Parts: sequence; structure tokens; C-alpha cells
Amino acid sequence: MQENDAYHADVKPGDSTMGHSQTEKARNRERILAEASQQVRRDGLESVGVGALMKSVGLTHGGFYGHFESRSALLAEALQRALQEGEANAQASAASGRLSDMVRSYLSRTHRDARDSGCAVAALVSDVARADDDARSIMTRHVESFIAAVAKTLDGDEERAVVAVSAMVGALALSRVVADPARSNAILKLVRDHLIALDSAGAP
Amino acid sequence: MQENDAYHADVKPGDSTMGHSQTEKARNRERILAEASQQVRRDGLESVGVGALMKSVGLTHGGFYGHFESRSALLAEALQRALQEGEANAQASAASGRLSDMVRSYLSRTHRDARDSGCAVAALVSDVARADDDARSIMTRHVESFIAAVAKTLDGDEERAVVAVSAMVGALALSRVVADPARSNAILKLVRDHLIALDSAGAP
DNA sequence: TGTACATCAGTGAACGCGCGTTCACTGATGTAC
DNA sequence: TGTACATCAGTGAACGCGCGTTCACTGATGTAC
Repeated sequence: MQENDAYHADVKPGDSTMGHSQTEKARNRERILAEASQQVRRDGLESVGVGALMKSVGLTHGGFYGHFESRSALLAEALQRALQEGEANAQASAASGRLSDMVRSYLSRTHRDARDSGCAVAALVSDVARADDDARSIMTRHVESFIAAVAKTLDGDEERAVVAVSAMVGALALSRVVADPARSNAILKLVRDHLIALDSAGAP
Repeated sequence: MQENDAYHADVKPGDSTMGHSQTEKARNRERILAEASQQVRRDGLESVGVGALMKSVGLTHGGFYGHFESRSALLAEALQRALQEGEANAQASAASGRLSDMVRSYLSRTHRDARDSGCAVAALVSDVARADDDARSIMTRHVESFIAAVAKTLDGDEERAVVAVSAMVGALALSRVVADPARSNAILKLVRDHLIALDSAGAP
């Protein structure tokens, strides 16, 4: 079939495991999940449809159920994945151990404009707030470790960590609502500067 | 018809304008909108369905289009309405002109637990961030007036106002994600205390 | 190493279902006389 | 004030459509000999 040939043409030549092998299956599962983890952050949990998702990774809808039990099972995994990726980014930008570095990265225009690879907490707070217990406890875990990571940069000061995380999540989410770029930038900058000052204040 | 009689039985006896009058139509439109404004905050914009919405105000789905042009036209109005109600509450709690009063009300457990009558910004930030320009500019307007209201309590200090609003929205949204009540309460309390201190610091 | 066959990843037609929307109809309203 | 009639708010059957899910099938894989 033409369709099929076109698909196989996409696979790197010389790849020993093609379309139907077990390793290829694992790889496809991975691609579905990665795509879903982005889609979920870009357009929300409800936006993910089985048909479109499979199409976007070059497969047909029927194959989906060989990888996941149901759409909602995928959604739970995708949320988890999205949160992990976002957390990994945050950890990476805090490598120096300084809050100011983390804040500069988190409240950057780049992060604001890269919803699909950014922090899933900010991308999905209000959605998850009304989701089932599963989703909420998945996100809760990541919120807690976000707070812990920030607290570590603040000599373990939990109060300031919770405030900083609230302000970071709030500011990023709000900057994505505000359409006017100048105003959106201002929100990021004002909160960024404030939190950076808060950093220095704690470690004089 | 029984159905019809049952419905009319719900109307207050002595009411001169019954089921099909013009004033009743206006009242029904109002009830649809009020219900939608709550539903939108409780379960998200996408959760609102024409059939269920009409049923919840005691009407049938067909009548909907006598009140609104389409589901999405309703959604825009419902969002607006939800934001207005939330703002009205915030203004009311800031009657004293002190930030601490506003913060105490905004970051209260009552507010956290009353999603459907509370601040629509916190209830819908991440949803609106990925919605169309219409929805975003509707919410932007309310975010700006929220910031302005807070700034007024801070001698016009815009930076601190933006930080405070970000922290308030972030903390409220996060407190709704966290399932453990003690932990959720702690988030509210820590940010509340911090912002109240910020208030006193500004007006010594 | 080469061949035969069981396995199983992926395909695409088909299904039931719920949704937004339309429309012919009903019966109360409220106006003209 | 009372009657006849046009208006129109609300009803509920019907529609197309997209969605999640199922399943008989295809053909590549990889194992047994």
C-alpha cells in the first residue's frame, strides 16, 4: 500500500528493527506518550483525542489500544510525564543552587512561550484542580518537590518557598493569559525582580 | 401535559407573569447565565453542555437558542459574568482599603472551597491561557483591574501589586490541587501571612 | 544457514454514544377591536 | 370588559458529526527445527 510505503520510508534506512518489531513497539509507545505530554500542556487534558494523537505520530487510531488501556489511562501517564519533564527543566536551571537562577529561567519569556515543553503545573493548575483524585495527587507530588527544591535554595525556609512557588506559578500562568506582549513581559519581570531580591535578602 | 404542569407548579403562585411571558424569558436567560457562570468555575469552560445546562435550570435543550446564538457565545458571556462576580467579591472584601483584608478573604478556606462562586481568574487561568483571543482579552481586563485594586491598597506600588496578585492566584489555584487538607491549608496560610506582612511593611 | 510457522504490531471499517444544532409544533401571552 | 388572533417562549424529535472503542484482518517478526 502506498500509505504503508510512505510510512516505512520515514524510518531511518539501515534500522534493523522496522515497523512491527517489539523494539519498534516500545519506541512507538514512547513517541505517543511524548506527543501526549506536549499536547496536554499546549491544549489541555481534554484536548487529547485518540485519533489525532495517533495520527500525529504517524499511526492509525486502532493501534492505540495495543499501547494503552484507554484514553484516560494515557491521560494519567501523560500528565505524569509532563510534570516530570517540567520538573527536570526546573532542576536543571537550579543547578547553581541559587533561587535567582531558577526564577530567571522559570519566569522567562522563553518559558512562557514554550508551553508544550514547560512546567506542567503552571500549564494545568486550574484543570487539575477540578480533576479526579488521581490527577490531583500526581500533581501534588510535583508541587511538593517544586517547593522543596526552592526551599533548598532558601536555607530551608518553607514559608518563603511556598510564597515563591505560588508567585512563580501564578505569574507564569497570568503572563500567558495577558495578550499584550509588553504587559505580559512586565508581569514576568516584576515578579522575577521581586523574587530575586527576596533571594539576596535571605543570604546577605 | 404532566411535565408542563409540574414545571408550572414550581413557579411562585400569584406571579402574574408565567412560563411564556417576556419578563419570564429575561429571567430565564438570567438563570441560564448564572448557572453557566457557576458551572464554568466549578468544572471548566469545556464542561458546559447545552443539554445539561438547560436541564439544570428546568428547561429543555431546544429553548437554548432563543437565548443565545450558540454554545460558544454563551461561554464568552458566562466567562465574563464569572469574572465580574469574582471581582465583585474581591472588591467587597477590600472595602476597608487594606490589602490584609482582601488577602484574608481571598486566601481563605471558604474561598478555596467555593470554586463556583469564587474568583474566576484562579478557577480558569490555565484554561484561558490556551483559549481564543476573545476569552483571553476578557480575562486580561479583569486581571488588570485586580492588579489595580491591589495597587490602590499599596500606595500605587505596581510591582508589589503584581507580585501580590500572582501569589494570590497561584496560591489559591495550588491549594485546590493539593488533596491533603492540612497541606492545602498551609499553602493558604503561609502566603496569606507573607502578604499581610508585606502590607504592614508598606504602610508603617 | 535456511525454511515453516506462530506471534503480534499496526490497519481501517464499524459500532454506539453524546453532543450541538435545527425545526415543526404547542399553548400561553398580550394586543387590537 | 370581553373576545379573536398574531406572536413567540419553550418543547422534544430528529439530524449530522466526532469521538472512544472493538475487532477481523494483514503482513512483518523472530523462533523452532
